[in-house]
Amino acid sequence: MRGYSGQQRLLLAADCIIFGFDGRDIKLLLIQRGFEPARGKWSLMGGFVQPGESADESAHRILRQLTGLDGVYMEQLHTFSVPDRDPVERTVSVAYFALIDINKYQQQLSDEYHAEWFHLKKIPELIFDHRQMVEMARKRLQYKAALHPLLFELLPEKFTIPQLMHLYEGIYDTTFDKRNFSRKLLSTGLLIKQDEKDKSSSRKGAYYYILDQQRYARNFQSFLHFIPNPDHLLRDDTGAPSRL
Amino acid sequence: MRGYSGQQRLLLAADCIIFGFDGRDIKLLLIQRGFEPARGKWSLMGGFVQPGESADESAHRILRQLTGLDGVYMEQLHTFSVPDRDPVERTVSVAYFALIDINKYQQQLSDEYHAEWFHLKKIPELIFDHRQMVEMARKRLQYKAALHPLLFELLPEKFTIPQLMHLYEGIYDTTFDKRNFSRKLLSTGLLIKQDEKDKSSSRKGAYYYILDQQRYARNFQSFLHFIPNPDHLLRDDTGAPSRL
DNA sequence: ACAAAAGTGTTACACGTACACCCATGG
DNA sequence: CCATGGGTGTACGTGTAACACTTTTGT
Repeated sequence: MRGYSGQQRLLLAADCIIFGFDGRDIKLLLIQRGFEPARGKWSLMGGFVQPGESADESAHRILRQLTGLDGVYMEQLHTFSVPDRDPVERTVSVAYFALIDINKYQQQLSDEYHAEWFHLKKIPELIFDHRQMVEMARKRLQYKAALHPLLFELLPEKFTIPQLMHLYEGIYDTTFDKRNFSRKLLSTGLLIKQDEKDKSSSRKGAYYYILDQQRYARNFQSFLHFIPNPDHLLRDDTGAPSRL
Repeated sequence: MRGYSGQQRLLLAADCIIFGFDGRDIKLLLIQRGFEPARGKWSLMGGFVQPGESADESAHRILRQLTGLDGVYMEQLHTFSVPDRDPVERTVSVAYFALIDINKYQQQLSDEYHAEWFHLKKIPELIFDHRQMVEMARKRLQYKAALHPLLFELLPEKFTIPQLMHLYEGIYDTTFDKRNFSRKLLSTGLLIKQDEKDKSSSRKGAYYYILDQQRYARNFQSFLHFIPNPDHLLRDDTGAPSRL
């Protein structure tokens, strides 16, 4: 048998929604599209799935092309397939979201891809349905981070509790009580206190912590309760159901 | 511009993992594949995405073809794209999971598609990577049902609390305390008690309830806690992250 | 000495869990 | 009358949320 007959073939792409945290704000890594159509417009980093490659592999390859990074946290988000989403030719996109330690991406910004970090509230106009992808990724991140210890992926090896709290506050655009936050966090047993302090943001200095990698790997799926009243903070979750 | 050059085109399919509940067990609707390759083997219901159609629309069309049903709860599960998953030709599959009221599917079973319901623990050998899809759907259903009022989709309009509890017990393969379960359930305010009783499974009879559709629609995203200690029951969740 | 951020403890309440008995009915 | 499944209430413990003061140190 040589192939299925009478069916349309189409292009498959992978697009990466790349989140980073600079110690103050959550940011998104965008590129300026280098080819037509829409050359020069802002876009997610993406590319076509190649023969011999799964979409997962494509996504990792694409992320590596832009950031030089391997072993990054990445998760399939959703597949976007409305027929005219790409005006040139029918292209279905499998979107992934990735969490990277922004410090590890000290690449030559504005190099080949003219990449830039954007504050989540200052996303420029994006091509095609990329804005919708970003929006879904943002919600998914909110959803998952409320339940699983995910956001460590955005932090450097050594980090402080106030840093982590700012990260959570950024994700949910709210503020938390530092005493309760700190207690819950430490009660997970995932953190190992260091002797060294980070003096960069206060006179007193905040203790550095590192992740207990063993427990992190084992407990990743367990439920946490960092976020008080997630009901009020979370709206849509992952793939919203459809009823056609 | 006439199309992107130098890229591989491939087939896109949608496959449906269809769950039903017969009042006792959770079941999966499978068909016997009617064309080569693997004609006659058990398979998920699926089909190719047509021109002018999104994958979501395909999935709903496919579900309608088999069951005659519209307006069914359906959610995109994951996209499967390893190059050789279909031996005939590269085909990427967007998998969906659907929850249907098994009573509404009184179609002519063993008709055109030779469809049959299978108990989740007695799934036959399936073609390609369909077993993996089913497994992921099962886990996703467990995950989501622990957090959101999802399983009502599997029940008829009128149902009893013991029925619902058996459903949850089937999903998690465990037993619950009926007093606590009932209390939590009713405290959501989602259920409206009827005067009528279901006498089919006990002498005393169990009261029928119906869903408060208004509140159901409004509260679908809110978090519930039907499941005690979800940590122990849930393992992998939705799309597991990859680190290549 | 003072400003700015880090760190820590207690209390009240809500929620979750465990648990046992009575009820209704058909046979 | 009795067996079967349905329905209900309470007590206890845990976990969560609210809340204020002390510590450190650079200027």
